[in-house]
Amino acid sequence: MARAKQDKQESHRTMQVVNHVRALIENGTLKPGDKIPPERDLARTLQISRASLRTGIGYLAALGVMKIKHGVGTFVADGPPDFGQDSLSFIGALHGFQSWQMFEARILLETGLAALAAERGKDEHFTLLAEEVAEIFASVDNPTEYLIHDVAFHRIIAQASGNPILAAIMEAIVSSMYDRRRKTVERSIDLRESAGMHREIYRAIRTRKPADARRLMEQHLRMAQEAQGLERPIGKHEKTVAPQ
Amino acid sequence: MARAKQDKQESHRTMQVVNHVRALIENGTLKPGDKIPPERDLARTLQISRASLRTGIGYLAALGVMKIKHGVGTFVADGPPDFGQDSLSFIGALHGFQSWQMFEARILLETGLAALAAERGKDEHFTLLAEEVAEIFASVDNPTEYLIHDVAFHRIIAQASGNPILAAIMEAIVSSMYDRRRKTVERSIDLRESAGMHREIYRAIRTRKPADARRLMEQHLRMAQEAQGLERPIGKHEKTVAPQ
DNA sequence: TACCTCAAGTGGTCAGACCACAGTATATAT
DNA sequence: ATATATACTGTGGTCTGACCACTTGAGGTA
Repeated sequence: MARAKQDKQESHRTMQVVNHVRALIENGTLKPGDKIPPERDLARTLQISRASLRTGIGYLAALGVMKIKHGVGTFVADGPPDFGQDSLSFIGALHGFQSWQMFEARILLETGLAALAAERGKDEHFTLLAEEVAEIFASVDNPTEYLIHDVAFHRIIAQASGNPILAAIMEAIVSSMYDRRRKTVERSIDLRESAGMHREIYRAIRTRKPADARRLMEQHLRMAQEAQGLERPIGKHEKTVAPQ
Repeated sequence: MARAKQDKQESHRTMQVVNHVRALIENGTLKPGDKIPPERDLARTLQISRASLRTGIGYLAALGVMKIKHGVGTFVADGPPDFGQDSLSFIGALHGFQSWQMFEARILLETGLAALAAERGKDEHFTLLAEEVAEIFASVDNPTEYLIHDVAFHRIIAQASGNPILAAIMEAIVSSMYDRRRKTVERSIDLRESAGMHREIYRAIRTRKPADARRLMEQHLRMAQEAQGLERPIGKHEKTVAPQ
């Protein structure tokens, strides 16, 4: 039974720091945006060397829990939940995740997100969505600009779903696909048609029709997928998701 | 437009190490399970101090890319993809993720996974699934044992889906819910009924009926959700997912 | 008032010593 | 000869204390 046992300690001191911070976060002492004490002070407080402390802080930074600013200080991450920038693309490269698999994951998540948004979205979300749709239509001749609003549109839907976990996961997947996507959009096809689909999705959400929202989102994404040639190969392999 | 700019460098040296390793992984020099050179050697190779090297290694370890074994060496992670152990539960605590949201994410993922498994599962998966179903039935009087096979069952379905990204995400979510779950199963209800549902799900997958598999899985999970009292509150708040 | 300089605060890096753990070789006892 | 105890080697873990690099803001200067 493979993962029965747990790796309890990633080396004593490091985990001591991690657990310390975790405790402070869980009991509410430390909240997003807060600044933690200077390394020298905190090290003295925890009775460990500054070097060890830094290892622990680095660990937390990698997880996206802490944000370090040279010459300024170290802070608890604020803003939207964030699995350390490229963690997904990193382990993706490691395990040979393939592009069509990424896209499949994205479709599964976003269709669900769209349905949830249709059920729970608030007026504020509808407003933002409408604005982005307008911007999208206004950018059909400017691929770079278009992509910005496209991303924003999907992000707002994730927000409107009321489920930050799913939103964060989607964010991670999308950002790990960003490089490739940008290229595609630049040599893109049919931004007008794509813009129309965004509007339809918006309408389905606004009128609270989860099933429609789901279906339209799936249709939209599958079309995008084809545009990038990332359909699932029938029985053979495909090149890995590796960037560049 | 919030996250326009990227934090390019998490301090020069650290990223130097991370990028070095990343390059080695992406060009195939380093593969899962491989051992990397001793810290002292590698530090000399990269022309940086051992302390800085260790910061980088620690970063990679946090991401789940490297596994460090005191007194033995440092290795590239093998086995199933793994977002550093508690990364999700950590940022969950930070952003106040709630249990029903976790469960909702799990349901969305696992229903999709079940459908995919029904479409693509191979005989080997069916065999393993059948074995676990048998074990599940054999454990209806032993909650602890039951949980083990329950987890295994769901994990095999994830495997059978053919999408390692989705499988890894599910794994992360489930493991971040583990503590709470174990308690529930121990004071549990109706393991026999639950066992029956597993069998039904298995049959739907085996006979390649994605829609049925999806529906049964959803039914199964919603029931488990209710058993834990984790339904989405109508309009109010609910206590955070904080452990203990 | 506008700009410049510089000092304080904070994270980043370095060097080298020593500690702790795991595995293996070797010595010793039976 | 076998088995147990011991020492050695390799590798990660920690410590100390000094110095470097970035940001900010106070205070001086034009």
